[in-house]
Amino acid sequence: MLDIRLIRENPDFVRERLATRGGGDEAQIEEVLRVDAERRKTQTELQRLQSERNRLSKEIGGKKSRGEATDDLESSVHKIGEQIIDLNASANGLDGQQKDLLLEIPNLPHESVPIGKDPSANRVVRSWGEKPRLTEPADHVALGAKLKLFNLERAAKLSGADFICFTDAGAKLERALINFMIDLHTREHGYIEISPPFLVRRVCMIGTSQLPKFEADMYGLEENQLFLAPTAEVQLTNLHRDEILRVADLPKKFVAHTPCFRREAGAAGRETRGIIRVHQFDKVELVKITTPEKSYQELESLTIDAERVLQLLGLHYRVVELCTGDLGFGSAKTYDLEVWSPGQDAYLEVSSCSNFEDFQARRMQLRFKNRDGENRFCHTLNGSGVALPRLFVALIENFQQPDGSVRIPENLQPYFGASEIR
RNA sequence: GGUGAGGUGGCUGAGUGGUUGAAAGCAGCGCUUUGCUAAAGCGCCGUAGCCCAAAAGGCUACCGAGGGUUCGAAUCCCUCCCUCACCGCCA
Repeated sequence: MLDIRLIRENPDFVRERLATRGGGDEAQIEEVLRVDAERRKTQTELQRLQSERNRLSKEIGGKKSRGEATDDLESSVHKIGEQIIDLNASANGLDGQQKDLLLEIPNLPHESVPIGKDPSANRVVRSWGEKPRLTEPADHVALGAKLKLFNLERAAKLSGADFICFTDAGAKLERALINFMIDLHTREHGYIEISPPFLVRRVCMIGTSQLPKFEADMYGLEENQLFLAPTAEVQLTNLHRDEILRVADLPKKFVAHTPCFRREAGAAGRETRGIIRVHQFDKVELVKITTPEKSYQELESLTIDAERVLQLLGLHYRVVELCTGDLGFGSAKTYDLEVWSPGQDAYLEVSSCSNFEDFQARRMQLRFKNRDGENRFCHTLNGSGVALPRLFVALIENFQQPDGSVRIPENLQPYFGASEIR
Protein backbone atom coordinates (compact mmCIF):
# COMPACT_ATOMS: atom_id res chain seq x y z
CA MET A 1 0.00 0.00 0.00
CA LEU A 2 1.30 3.41 -0.91
CA ASP A 3 1.39 6.22 1.62
CA ILE A 4 -1.57 8.50 0.98
CA ARG A 5 0.58 11.46 1.98
CA LEU A 6 3.08 10.62 -0.74
CA ILE A 7 0.24 10.53 -3.25
CA ARG A 8 -1.22 13.76 -1.91
CA GLU A 9 2.06 15.65 -1.89
CA ASN A 10 3.66 14.24 -5.03
CA PRO A 11 0.85 13.02 -7.26
CA ASP A 12 2.79 13.59 -10.46
CA PHE A 13 5.77 11.64 -9.22
CA VAL A 14 3.53 8.73 -8.19
CA ARG A 15 1.66 8.77 -11.49
CA GLU A 16 4.90 8.82 -13.42
CA ARG A 17 6.39 5.88 -11.49
CA LEU A 18 3.20 3.85 -11.78
CA ALA A 19 3.04 4.52 -15.49
CA THR A 20 6.39 2.75 -15.94
CA ARG A 21 4.66 -0.49 -14.99
CA GLY A 22 2.46 -0.16 -18.03
CA GLY A 23 -0.65 -1.41 -16.24
CA GLY A 24 -2.58 1.82 -16.40
CA ASP A 25 -2.63 2.06 -12.62
CA GLU A 26 -1.79 5.76 -12.67
CA ALA A 27 -5.39 6.37 -13.66
CA GLN A 28 -6.48 5.48 -10.14
CA ILE A 29 -4.56 8.32 -8.56
CA GLU A 30 -7.07 10.98 -9.48
CA GLU A 31 -9.86 8.97 -7.86
CA VAL A 32 -7.85 8.43 -4.69
CA LEU A 33 -7.09 12.13 -4.44
CA ARG A 34 -10.75 13.00 -4.90
CA VAL A 35 -11.82 10.62 -2.15
CA ASP A 36 -9.01 11.79 0.09
CA ALA A 37 -10.04 15.44 -0.21
CA GLU A 38 -13.65 14.57 0.44
CA ARG A 39 -12.70 12.38 3.35
CA ARG A 40 -10.64 15.07 5.03
CA LYS A 41 -13.32 17.66 4.55
CA THR A 42 -15.87 15.35 6.14
CA GLN A 43 -13.56 14.45 8.97
CA THR A 44 -12.81 18.07 9.81
CA GLU A 45 -16.50 18.88 10.03
CA LEU A 46 -17.17 15.74 12.04
CA GLN A 47 -14.45 16.63 14.49
CA ARG A 48 -15.77 20.13 14.88
CA LEU A 49 -19.15 18.72 15.89
CA GLN A 50 -17.63 16.13 18.20
CA SER A 51 -15.64 18.83 19.88
CA GLU A 52 -18.82 20.84 20.39
CA ARG A 53 -20.61 17.83 21.81
CA ASN A 54 -17.80 17.09 24.23
CA ARG A 55 -17.80 20.68 25.43
CA LEU A 56 -21.55 20.75 26.04
CA SER A 57 -21.64 17.33 27.65
CA LYS A 58 -19.04 18.41 30.11
CA GLU A 59 -21.13 21.44 30.87
CA ILE A 60 -24.12 19.18 31.53
CA GLY A 61 -22.03 17.09 33.88
CA GLY A 62 -21.05 20.21 35.81
CA LYS A 63 -24.61 21.54 36.02
CA LYS A 64 -26.02 18.20 37.11
CA SER A 65 -23.56 17.98 39.95
CA ARG A 66 -24.76 21.39 41.09
CA GLY A 67 -28.38 20.36 40.69
CA GLU A 68 -29.10 22.84 37.90
CA ALA A 69 -31.50 22.26 35.01
CA THR A 70 -29.96 20.88 31.78
CA ASP A 71 -32.95 20.22 29.52
CA ASP A 72 -32.06 22.87 26.92
CA LEU A 73 -28.48 21.73 26.70
CA GLU A 74 -29.47 18.10 26.45
CA SER A 75 -31.76 18.72 23.53
CA SER A 76 -29.18 20.72 21.61
CA VAL A 77 -26.54 18.07 22.21
CA HIS A 78 -29.04 15.50 21.05
CA LYS A 79 -29.40 17.38 17.78
CA ILE A 80 -25.65 17.53 17.35
CA GLY A 81 -25.55 13.82 18.05
CA GLU A 82 -27.84 13.15 15.12
CA GLN A 83 -25.64 15.15 12.80
CA ILE A 84 -22.63 13.28 14.09
CA ILE A 85 -24.21 9.94 13.29
CA ASP A 86 -24.76 10.97 9.67
CA LEU A 87 -21.38 12.53 9.24
CA ASN A 88 -19.68 9.62 10.91
CA ALA A 89 -21.31 7.24 8.46
CA SER A 90 -20.04 9.31 5.52
CA ALA A 91 -16.59 9.55 7.04
CA ASN A 92 -16.44 5.78 7.54
CA GLY A 93 -17.67 5.20 4.02
CA LEU A 94 -15.04 7.48 2.54
CA ASP A 95 -12.39 5.93 4.72
CA GLY A 96 -13.26 2.47 3.47
CA GLN A 97 -13.40 3.70 -0.11
CA GLN A 98 -9.96 5.22 0.17
CA LYS A 99 -8.51 2.11 1.69
CA ASP A 100 -10.07 -0.13 -0.96
CA LEU A 101 -8.58 2.04 -3.66
CA LEU A 102 -5.15 2.06 -2.04
CA LEU A 103 -5.17 -1.72 -1.72
CA GLU A 104 -5.53 -2.04 -5.49
CA ILE A 105 -2.63 0.23 -6.41
CA PRO A 106 0.71 -1.52 -6.98
CA ASN A 107 4.03 -0.50 -5.50
CA LEU A 108 6.30 2.07 -7.12
CA PRO A 109 9.32 0.55 -8.85
CA HIS A 110 12.67 1.48 -7.30
CA GLU A 111 14.58 4.07 -9.30
CA SER A 112 17.26 1.52 -10.22
CA VAL A 113 14.79 -0.76 -12.00
CA PRO A 114 15.13 -0.77 -15.79
CA ILE A 115 12.15 0.77 -17.53
CA GLY A 116 10.33 -1.49 -19.93
CA LYS A 117 6.94 -2.91 -20.65
CA ASP A 118 7.64 -6.64 -20.97
CA PRO A 119 10.28 -9.28 -20.18
CA SER A 120 12.33 -8.28 -23.22
CA ALA A 121 13.48 -5.27 -21.18
CA ASN A 122 14.67 -7.42 -18.28
CA ARG A 123 18.39 -7.26 -17.66
CA VAL A 124 20.63 -10.27 -17.09
CA VAL A 125 22.91 -9.09 -14.30
CA ARG A 126 25.11 -12.16 -14.02
CA SER A 127 25.22 -15.82 -14.76
CA TRP A 128 26.99 -18.74 -13.17
CA GLY A 129 28.27 -22.04 -14.55
CA GLU A 130 27.76 -23.34 -18.03
CA LYS A 131 25.19 -25.27 -19.97
CA PRO A 132 26.04 -28.97 -19.92
CA ARG A 133 27.11 -30.55 -23.19
CA LEU A 134 24.37 -33.03 -23.91
CA THR A 135 23.50 -34.61 -27.19
CA GLU A 136 19.76 -34.86 -27.59
CA PRO A 137 18.86 -34.38 -23.95
CA ALA A 138 15.67 -35.99 -22.73
CA ASP A 139 13.27 -33.68 -20.97
CA HIS A 140 12.06 -34.25 -17.43
CA VAL A 141 8.80 -35.81 -18.53
CA ALA A 142 10.61 -38.56 -20.39
CA LEU A 143 13.22 -38.98 -17.69
CA GLY A 144 10.62 -39.02 -14.96
CA ALA A 145 8.61 -41.67 -16.76
CA LYS A 146 11.61 -43.84 -17.49
CA LEU A 147 12.99 -43.68 -13.96
CA LYS A 148 9.51 -43.64 -12.36
CA LEU A 149 10.20 -40.43 -10.45
CA PHE A 150 6.68 -39.03 -10.63
CA ASN A 151 3.35 -39.98 -12.09
CA LEU A 152 1.06 -37.33 -13.49
CA GLU A 153 -1.74 -39.67 -14.57
CA ARG A 154 -2.13 -41.01 -11.08
CA ALA A 155 -1.86 -37.49 -9.61
CA ALA A 156 -4.76 -36.57 -11.89
CA LYS A 157 -6.65 -39.56 -10.56
CA LEU A 158 -6.34 -38.02 -7.13
CA SER A 159 -6.69 -34.32 -7.80
CA GLY A 160 -7.15 -33.55 -11.48
CA ALA A 161 -4.88 -31.98 -14.03
CA ASP A 162 -1.66 -30.17 -13.11
CA PHE A 163 -0.88 -31.91 -9.88
CA ILE A 164 2.27 -33.90 -9.15
CA CYS A 165 2.71 -37.19 -7.42
CA PHE A 166 6.37 -37.92 -6.82
CA THR A 167 7.16 -41.60 -6.47
CA ASP A 168 9.95 -43.69 -5.02
CA ALA A 169 13.36 -42.18 -5.90
CA GLY A 170 11.56 -39.04 -7.09
CA ALA A 171 9.88 -38.54 -3.73
CA LYS A 172 13.15 -39.20 -2.01
CA LEU A 173 14.99 -36.75 -4.23
CA GLU A 174 12.48 -34.04 -3.43
CA ARG A 175 12.89 -34.69 0.28
CA ALA A 176 16.67 -34.64 -0.05
CA LEU A 177 16.54 -31.28 -1.79
CA ILE A 178 14.30 -29.83 0.91
CA ASN A 179 16.62 -30.90 3.70
CA PHE A 180 19.68 -29.78 1.80
CA MET A 181 18.25 -26.30 1.25
CA ILE A 182 16.96 -25.80 4.76
CA ASP A 183 20.23 -26.92 6.30
CA LEU A 184 22.12 -24.55 4.03
CA HIS A 185 19.99 -21.54 4.92
CA THR A 186 19.86 -22.22 8.64
CA ARG A 187 23.47 -23.31 9.15
CA GLU A 188 25.30 -21.06 6.76
CA HIS A 189 23.01 -18.11 6.07
CA GLY A 190 21.54 -17.47 9.51
CA TYR A 191 17.85 -17.99 8.84
CA ILE A 192 15.49 -19.23 11.56
CA GLU A 193 13.52 -22.27 10.48
CA ILE A 194 9.75 -21.98 10.74
CA SER A 195 7.13 -24.62 10.14
CA PRO A 196 3.96 -22.58 9.74
CA PRO A 197 0.29 -23.39 9.15
CA PHE A 198 -0.65 -23.74 5.50
CA LEU A 199 -4.09 -22.20 5.88
CA VAL A 200 -4.10 -18.49 6.50
CA ARG A 201 -6.61 -15.80 7.29
CA ARG A 202 -7.81 -13.27 4.77
CA VAL A 203 -6.12 -10.45 6.64
CA CYS A 204 -2.73 -12.13 6.09
CA MET A 205 -3.39 -12.46 2.38
CA ILE A 206 -4.21 -8.75 2.28
CA GLY A 207 -1.07 -8.02 4.27
CA THR A 208 1.27 -9.54 1.72
CA SER A 209 -0.94 -8.25 -1.15
CA GLN A 210 -2.23 -11.47 -2.70
CA LEU A 211 -5.64 -9.97 -1.88
CA PRO A 212 -7.85 -8.24 -2.76
CA LYS A 213 -6.60 -8.10 -6.31
CA PHE A 214 -5.70 -11.70 -7.04
CA GLU A 215 -8.46 -13.63 -5.33
CA ALA A 216 -9.13 -15.58 -8.53
CA ASP A 217 -5.69 -17.18 -8.27
CA MET A 218 -6.17 -18.36 -4.69
CA TYR A 219 -7.73 -21.42 -3.20
CA GLY A 220 -10.07 -20.47 -0.38
CA LEU A 221 -12.13 -22.33 2.16
CA GLU A 222 -15.26 -20.25 2.10
CA GLU A 223 -16.85 -21.67 5.25
CA ASN A 224 -13.82 -21.08 7.38
CA GLN A 225 -12.70 -17.84 5.83
CA LEU A 226 -9.27 -19.32 5.27
CA PHE A 227 -7.00 -19.53 2.25
CA LEU A 228 -4.42 -22.07 1.20
CA ALA A 229 -1.22 -20.08 1.16
CA PRO A 230 0.18 -19.64 -2.34
CA THR A 231 3.66 -19.14 -0.89
CA ALA A 232 5.20 -19.18 2.59
CA GLU A 233 5.92 -15.51 2.02
CA VAL A 234 2.41 -15.02 3.41
CA GLN A 235 3.03 -16.84 6.67
CA LEU A 236 6.59 -15.71 7.26
CA THR A 237 5.98 -12.05 6.55
CA ASN A 238 2.78 -12.01 8.61
CA LEU A 239 4.45 -13.58 11.64
CA HIS A 240 4.98 -10.11 13.06
CA ARG A 241 1.90 -8.41 11.63
CA ASP A 242 0.59 -5.68 13.94
CA GLU A 243 3.79 -5.56 15.94
CA ILE A 244 6.36 -2.94 16.75
CA LEU A 245 9.77 -4.58 16.64
CA ARG A 246 12.92 -3.40 18.31
CA VAL A 247 15.51 -2.18 15.86
CA ALA A 248 18.12 -4.30 17.64
CA ASP A 249 16.13 -7.42 16.66
CA LEU A 250 16.34 -6.63 12.95
CA PRO A 251 16.82 -8.05 10.47
CA LYS A 252 14.55 -11.02 11.11
CA LYS A 253 15.42 -13.85 8.74
CA PHE A 254 13.08 -16.79 8.29
CA VAL A 255 13.15 -19.91 6.18
CA ALA A 256 10.28 -22.35 5.75
CA HIS A 257 9.47 -25.36 3.67
CA THR A 258 5.78 -25.45 2.77
CA PRO A 259 3.47 -26.58 0.04
CA CYS A 260 2.13 -23.74 -2.09
CA PHE A 261 -1.31 -23.70 -3.65
CA ARG A 262 -2.16 -21.76 -6.77
CA ARG A 263 -5.17 -21.94 -9.01
CA GLU A 264 -3.16 -20.59 -11.94
CA ALA A 265 -6.38 -19.30 -13.39
CA GLY A 266 -5.92 -18.38 -17.01
CA ALA A 267 -2.53 -20.04 -17.22
CA ALA A 268 -3.75 -23.08 -19.13
CA GLY A 269 -1.38 -23.95 -21.94
CA ARG A 270 1.41 -21.68 -20.76
CA GLU A 271 4.56 -23.44 -19.59
CA THR A 272 2.39 -26.29 -18.43
CA ARG A 273 4.37 -29.20 -19.74
CA GLY A 274 5.20 -31.79 -17.12
CA ILE A 275 5.66 -30.43 -13.64
CA ILE A 276 6.72 -26.90 -14.48
CA ARG A 277 3.43 -25.24 -13.60
CA VAL A 278 1.16 -27.03 -11.15
CA HIS A 279 -1.54 -26.21 -8.61
CA GLN A 280 0.41 -27.47 -5.65
CA PHE A 281 4.15 -27.50 -5.21
CA ASP A 282 6.66 -27.41 -2.41
CA LYS A 283 9.00 -24.54 -1.91
CA VAL A 284 11.67 -23.40 0.48
CA GLU A 285 11.05 -19.74 1.11
CA LEU A 286 13.25 -17.00 2.54
CA VAL A 287 11.84 -13.87 4.18
CA LYS A 288 13.56 -10.90 5.75
CA ILE A 289 12.11 -8.12 7.84
CA THR A 290 14.49 -5.19 8.03
CA THR A 291 14.87 -1.42 8.09
CA PRO A 292 14.62 1.02 5.18
CA GLU A 293 18.34 1.76 5.49
CA LYS A 294 19.36 -1.85 5.04
CA SER A 295 16.74 -3.32 2.75
CA TYR A 296 18.59 -3.01 -0.53
CA GLN A 297 21.75 -4.57 0.78
CA GLU A 298 19.57 -7.29 2.28
CA LEU A 299 18.04 -7.87 -1.15
CA GLU A 300 21.50 -8.46 -2.60
CA SER A 301 22.43 -10.93 0.12
CA LEU A 302 19.05 -12.68 -0.05
CA THR A 303 19.58 -13.23 -3.76
CA ILE A 304 23.06 -14.57 -3.13
CA ASP A 305 21.68 -16.91 -0.44
CA ALA A 306 19.25 -18.36 -2.98
CA GLU A 307 21.96 -18.59 -5.63
CA ARG A 308 24.08 -20.70 -3.29
CA VAL A 309 21.58 -23.53 -3.66
CA LEU A 310 22.13 -23.70 -7.38
CA GLN A 311 25.88 -23.25 -7.08
CA LEU A 312 26.29 -26.07 -4.59
CA LEU A 313 24.26 -28.30 -6.86
CA GLY A 314 26.36 -27.27 -9.84
CA LEU A 315 23.45 -25.96 -11.89
CA HIS A 316 23.96 -23.27 -14.49
CA TYR A 317 21.73 -20.26 -13.91
CA ARG A 318 21.41 -16.57 -14.51
CA VAL A 319 20.17 -13.68 -12.40
CA VAL A 320 17.70 -11.43 -14.14
CA GLU A 321 16.69 -8.00 -12.94
CA LEU A 322 13.05 -7.53 -13.80
CA CYS A 323 12.04 -4.38 -15.64
CA THR A 324 9.23 -2.12 -14.44
CA GLY A 325 6.63 -3.81 -16.61
CA ASP A 326 7.45 -7.31 -15.37
CA LEU A 327 7.53 -6.47 -11.68
CA GLY A 328 5.06 -8.14 -9.33
CA PHE A 329 2.25 -6.11 -7.80
CA GLY A 330 3.94 -5.36 -4.46
CA SER A 331 7.57 -5.40 -5.46
CA ALA A 332 9.82 -2.37 -5.78
CA LYS A 333 12.68 -4.41 -7.20
CA THR A 334 13.03 -8.07 -8.13
CA TYR A 335 15.79 -10.42 -9.19
CA ASP A 336 14.67 -13.68 -10.75
CA LEU A 337 16.90 -16.73 -10.60
CA GLU A 338 16.58 -18.75 -13.78
CA VAL A 339 18.09 -22.18 -13.95
CA TRP A 340 18.99 -23.84 -17.21
CA SER A 341 16.69 -26.59 -18.44
CA PRO A 342 18.22 -28.65 -21.25
CA GLY A 343 14.90 -30.38 -21.82
CA GLN A 344 13.04 -27.12 -22.43
CA ASP A 345 16.08 -25.52 -24.03
CA ALA A 346 15.22 -22.52 -21.87
CA TYR A 347 15.79 -20.95 -18.52
CA LEU A 348 13.26 -21.75 -15.80
CA GLU A 349 12.36 -19.32 -13.04
CA VAL A 350 13.09 -21.02 -9.72
CA SER A 351 13.22 -17.99 -7.48
CA SER A 352 12.01 -14.44 -7.38
CA CYS A 353 13.82 -12.27 -4.85
CA SER A 354 12.02 -9.04 -4.11
CA ASN A 355 12.20 -5.99 -1.92
CA PHE A 356 8.72 -4.74 -1.10
CA GLU A 357 10.06 -1.80 0.86
CA ASP A 358 7.23 -0.69 3.19
CA PHE A 359 4.44 -1.74 0.82
CA GLN A 360 3.49 -4.89 2.72
CA ALA A 361 4.49 -3.51 6.12
CA ARG A 362 2.05 -0.63 5.74
CA ARG A 363 -0.74 -3.06 4.88
CA MET A 364 -0.06 -5.16 7.94
CA GLN A 365 1.03 -2.46 10.39
CA LEU A 366 4.46 -4.03 10.75
CA ARG A 367 6.71 -1.45 12.35
CA PHE A 368 9.91 -0.97 14.28
CA LYS A 369 10.93 1.65 16.79
CA ASN A 370 13.95 3.52 15.49
CA ARG A 371 16.77 4.95 17.61
CA ASP A 372 14.87 8.20 18.05
CA GLY A 373 11.93 6.29 19.47
CA GLU A 374 9.76 6.86 16.40
CA ASN A 375 7.65 4.07 14.91
CA ARG A 376 8.55 3.37 11.32
CA PHE A 377 7.31 0.80 8.85
CA CYS A 378 9.69 -2.08 8.30
CA HIS A 379 10.87 -3.16 4.90
CA THR A 380 10.04 -6.72 3.89
CA LEU A 381 11.75 -8.99 1.40
CA ASN A 382 11.32 -12.50 0.18
CA GLY A 383 12.65 -14.97 -2.30
CA SER A 384 12.41 -18.64 -2.99
CA GLY A 385 15.38 -20.60 -1.90
CA VAL A 386 14.20 -22.33 -4.14
CA ALA A 387 11.01 -23.77 -5.68
CA LEU A 388 11.10 -27.54 -5.83
CA PRO A 389 9.50 -28.92 -8.98
CA ARG A 390 11.55 -26.74 -11.26
CA LEU A 391 14.71 -27.42 -9.30
CA PHE A 392 13.87 -31.09 -9.65
CA VAL A 393 13.43 -30.65 -13.40
CA ALA A 394 16.75 -28.83 -13.75
CA LEU A 395 18.54 -31.41 -11.66
CA ILE A 396 17.46 -34.51 -13.54
CA GLU A 397 17.78 -32.86 -16.93
CA ASN A 398 21.22 -31.39 -16.34
CA PHE A 399 22.68 -34.51 -14.75
CA GLN A 400 21.20 -37.10 -17.06
CA GLN A 401 23.71 -39.57 -18.37
CA PRO A 402 23.92 -41.12 -21.85
CA ASP A 403 22.70 -44.40 -20.40
CA GLY A 404 19.52 -42.77 -19.12
CA SER A 405 20.53 -42.62 -15.47
CA VAL A 406 20.81 -39.42 -13.42
CA ARG A 407 23.91 -38.45 -11.47
CA ILE A 408 23.34 -36.91 -8.03
CA PRO A 409 25.61 -33.93 -7.31
CA GLU A 410 28.13 -34.53 -4.57
CA ASN A 411 26.68 -32.02 -2.10
CA LEU A 412 23.31 -33.70 -2.31
CA GLN A 413 24.52 -37.26 -1.93
CA PRO A 414 24.57 -37.27 1.89
CA TYR A 415 20.91 -36.24 1.77
CA PHE A 416 19.89 -38.58 -1.01
CA GLY A 417 21.95 -41.52 0.13
CA ALA A 418 23.14 -42.56 -3.31
CA SER A 419 25.23 -41.14 -6.13
CA GLU A 420 22.84 -41.85 -8.96
CA ILE A 421 19.34 -42.78 -9.93
CA ARG A 422 18.91 -45.51 -12.44
C1' G B 1 -18.73 -29.00 19.59
C1' G B 2 -20.13 -27.63 25.12
C1' U B 3 -19.26 -24.71 29.60
C1' G B 4 -16.64 -20.96 32.14
C1' A B 5 -13.08 -16.82 32.55
C1' G B 6 -10.79 -13.09 29.98
C1' G B 7 -8.98 -9.39 25.93
C1' U B 8 -6.74 -1.94 28.76
C1' G B 9 -0.31 1.79 26.49
C1' G B 10 6.48 -1.55 24.48
C1' C B 11 5.43 -4.98 28.94
C1' U B 12 2.82 -5.97 33.84
C1' G B 13 -1.61 -4.14 35.75
C1' A B 14 -5.75 -0.66 38.25
C1' G B 15 -10.04 1.26 36.67
C1' U B 16 -18.10 -0.43 36.26
C1' G B 17 -21.52 6.02 33.29
C1' G B 18 -19.17 12.66 33.75
C1' U B 19 -11.59 16.80 32.97
C1' U B 20 -9.66 8.85 32.58
C1' G B 21 -5.69 9.13 27.21
C1' A B 22 -6.42 6.24 31.13
C1' A B 23 -3.58 5.01 38.45
C1' A B 24 0.75 2.25 39.72
C1' G B 25 5.08 -0.50 38.44
C1' C B 26 8.74 -2.07 34.75
C1' A B 27 11.33 -0.67 30.37
C1' G B 28 13.01 3.90 27.67
C1' C B 29 14.86 9.25 27.47
C1' G B 30 16.92 13.75 30.06
C1' C B 31 19.01 16.07 34.42
C1' U B 32 21.18 15.82 39.51
C1' U B 33 24.29 13.13 42.91
C1' U B 34 28.99 9.97 41.64
C1' G B 35 36.38 8.18 40.90
C1' C B 36 33.75 4.13 37.70
C1' U B 37 29.70 0.95 38.11
C1' A B 38 25.51 0.32 40.90
C1' A B 39 21.83 2.83 43.52
C1' A B 40 18.84 7.05 44.59
C1' G B 41 16.14 11.70 43.50
C1' C B 42 13.59 14.90 39.96
C1' G B 43 11.40 15.50 35.19
C1' C B 44 9.75 13.55 30.39
C1' C B 45 7.61 9.51 27.94
C1' G B 46 1.10 5.97 23.79
C1' U B 47 -0.80 5.66 18.63
C1' A B 48 -3.30 7.44 14.43
C1' G B 49 -5.73 11.23 11.91
C1' C B 50 -7.35 16.24 10.99
C1' C B 51 -6.84 21.84 11.13
C1' C B 52 -2.67 25.35 10.25
C1' A B 53 1.80 27.60 4.33
C1' A B 54 5.04 25.96 8.25
C1' A B 55 6.50 26.16 13.30
C1' A B 56 3.98 26.99 17.66
C1' G B 57 -0.51 25.46 18.85
C1' G B 58 -5.31 23.26 18.61
C1' C B 59 -8.95 19.44 17.78
C1' U B 60 -10.76 14.33 17.12
C1' A B 61 -10.54 9.23 17.59
C1' C B 62 -8.49 4.91 19.78
C1' C B 63 -8.98 0.50 26.31
C1' G B 64 -9.93 -6.96 20.76
C1' A B 65 -13.52 -5.59 16.17
C1' G B 66 -18.26 -3.80 14.69
C1' G B 67 -23.05 -2.06 16.06
C1' G B 68 -26.48 -0.06 19.98
C1' U B 69 -28.33 2.66 24.60
C1' U B 70 -27.20 7.78 26.63
C1' C B 71 -26.73 14.76 26.77
C1' G B 72 -22.09 11.84 27.79
C1' A B 73 -19.31 4.90 27.32
C1' A B 74 -12.89 1.65 28.75
C1' U B 75 -17.23 1.28 32.04
C1' C B 76 -24.22 -0.78 30.24
C1' C B 77 -26.52 -3.98 25.92
C1' C B 78 -25.97 -7.00 21.18
C1' U B 79 -23.03 -9.59 17.37
C1' C B 80 -18.37 -11.34 15.90
C1' C B 81 -13.05 -12.50 16.54
C1' C B 82 -9.16 -14.12 19.59
C1' U B 83 -6.77 -16.16 24.22
C1' C B 84 -6.91 -19.32 28.50
C1' A B 85 -9.16 -23.42 31.54
C1' C B 86 -12.17 -27.73 31.93
C1' C B 87 -15.37 -31.39 29.33
C1' G B 88 -16.45 -34.04 24.67
C1' C B 89 -14.28 -35.73 20.06
C1' C B 90 -9.76 -36.86 17.76
C1' A B 91 -4.12 -37.59 14.51
